[in-house]
Amino acid sequence: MSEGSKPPKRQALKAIKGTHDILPGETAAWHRVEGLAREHFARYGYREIRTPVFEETELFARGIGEDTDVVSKEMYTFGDRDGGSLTLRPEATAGIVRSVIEHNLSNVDPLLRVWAMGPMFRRERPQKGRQRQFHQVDVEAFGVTAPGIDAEIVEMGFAFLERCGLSGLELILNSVGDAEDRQRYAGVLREALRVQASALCADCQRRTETNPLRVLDCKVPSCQPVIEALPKIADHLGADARDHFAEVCRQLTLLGIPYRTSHRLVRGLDYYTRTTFEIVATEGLGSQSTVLGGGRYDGLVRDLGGPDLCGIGFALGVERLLLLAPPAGDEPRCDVFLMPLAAAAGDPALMAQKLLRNAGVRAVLDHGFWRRREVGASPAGAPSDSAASSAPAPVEGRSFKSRMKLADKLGARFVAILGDDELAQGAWSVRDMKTSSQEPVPLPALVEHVKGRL
RNA sequence: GUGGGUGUAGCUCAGCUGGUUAGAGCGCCAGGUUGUGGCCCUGGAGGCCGCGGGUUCGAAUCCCGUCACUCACCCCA
Repeated sequence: MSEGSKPPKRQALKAIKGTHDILPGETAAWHRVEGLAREHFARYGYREIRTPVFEETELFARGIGEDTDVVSKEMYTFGDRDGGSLTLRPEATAGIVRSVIEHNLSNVDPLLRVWAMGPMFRRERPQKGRQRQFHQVDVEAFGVTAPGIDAEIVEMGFAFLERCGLSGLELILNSVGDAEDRQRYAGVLREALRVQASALCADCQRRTETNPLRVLDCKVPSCQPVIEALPKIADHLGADARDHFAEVCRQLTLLGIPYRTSHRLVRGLDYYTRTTFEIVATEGLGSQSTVLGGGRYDGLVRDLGGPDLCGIGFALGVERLLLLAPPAGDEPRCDVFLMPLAAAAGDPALMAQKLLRNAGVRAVLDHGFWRRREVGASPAGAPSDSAASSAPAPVEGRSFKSRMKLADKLGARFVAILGDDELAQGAWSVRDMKTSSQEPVPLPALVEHVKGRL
């Protein structure tokens, strides 16, 4: 044995930083959320739309805003072979709006209401409730200027989270006004901030010039007194926007949805107008407390080259939702575990499996009866002299007892046994794993027997 | 991009101020007589103690570096 002959250790392959596998034991929780979304949004007349995960970079740059953090430093952008610039979507709305314009959907469907679900990509430093690939459920409604649609969307989102089993939620509302209001207020704010620049943190001093609204979001303690004393956007809204917001609030109250308003709720994407909202969890998400956020975007469709079509929507983070949702128990994977014991039982079991599946029964055939040709093929547990023997023993050649354990592990309700005795009798021994009772069932009657009992 | 924390078995973690063959629980495998799961008992497999260097007679343990993960800032779902 030469000392230096160790194989060079390779860097193990692993998922990209900030991405995660959703393992078989976890998918049940996702299915639950997805199923609830489908069902819940359908109640409100929303249909699913699916758009590509990548788009031309320009779409996001124009839609979300060049100066936003998302666009300026968080996008996964890459060159296409023909020289174009593509970007993995960092959020859903831009792509959906592009699709609406491209296919003229608002014309086809005056009540255009859609929802979507899928992965989004942002190159941020991962932490609790924040990943580089994460999933959002997204909802958009187009073409209704009335405040009622704002209330509907907010109520729909809130109710959805409740149906997912979340509690301890807080709904926060604000209005950032129409584009002109926002513009004007930003100017007012900038003036006020410049006067007090020395009292602000470095970030806020920068934001004073780049995006003064963001100062309102600052969490640095020393900035708080200044922020509290700043002029409020509520005092700078146009009459229409003010009335609109008041009506949204009135309807939510009428619907019994608890909320609070915050003049400091400023969303980070440039396209928002009038109503903005956020649902935060009071605990369980670390510092990432926002589960759902959204707002109205009355100028976006036009800005992206479409008709002057208003819109409103929200996005909710599925991973964050799952962090807050009660754990989902794992679902049983099998109704009937077919266990042929003799070689002659293999074919009947194979046929039975097919019939069961055709009848909608989840059937798993145990291959434990299969014998390899080699004599004395090393049974499970025997040490192998191969260095790389970390793979588990194959299921073939396991004991009867061990195979029963497999059936139990699968959560099988019934185990159908076919050995020499059963073959002679022409009947399965069907064990009900729940009651631990066992009875003979004639070969052709298996499907009927289990179907009647599931 | 900037800080803090943590890297030991598939998972969750012990391992005190350096001292023999590195441990537990869970999980996995096998047994507890013939063909019967869960509960219990017994046994077993499985670790370059993240990686590299240094100090030392001796390092999982101390020091430096590096990488990874994680939490937080920024920002957002």
